[in-house]
Amino acid sequence: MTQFEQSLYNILAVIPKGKLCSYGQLAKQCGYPNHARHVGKTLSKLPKDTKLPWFRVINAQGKISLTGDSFLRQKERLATEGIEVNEQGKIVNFRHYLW
DNA sequence: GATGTGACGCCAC
DNA sequence: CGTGGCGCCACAT
Repeated sequence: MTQFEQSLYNILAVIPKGKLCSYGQLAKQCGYPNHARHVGKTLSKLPKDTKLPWFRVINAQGKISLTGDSFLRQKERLATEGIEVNEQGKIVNFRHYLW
């Protein structure tokens, strides 16, 4: 477990329900600016039964970066928190950024 | 080392 | 808006 991963999980765990944040913001919060890519890489390796709110992480364009089934799963998880996502993965009601 | 590949970001056009 | 280019970092070839 790297320091980066440790920090990432800690930050991610405190993102409140109904709030969002981008990969870049997360990396920065961890103290590792410019590591947005690594955030995605790390999240992709989380177990499917993780309790961490990985679905509250979107890209800097306010869209879901996943595709196929994963895309649909994240879309649904967000929907249950009152966050609407259109067919293109774009967040409709954009006012839930945490930072 | 060199190269290719991502759940990315930013700036220009 | 959509695209393209370049920067960035870890990891597998």
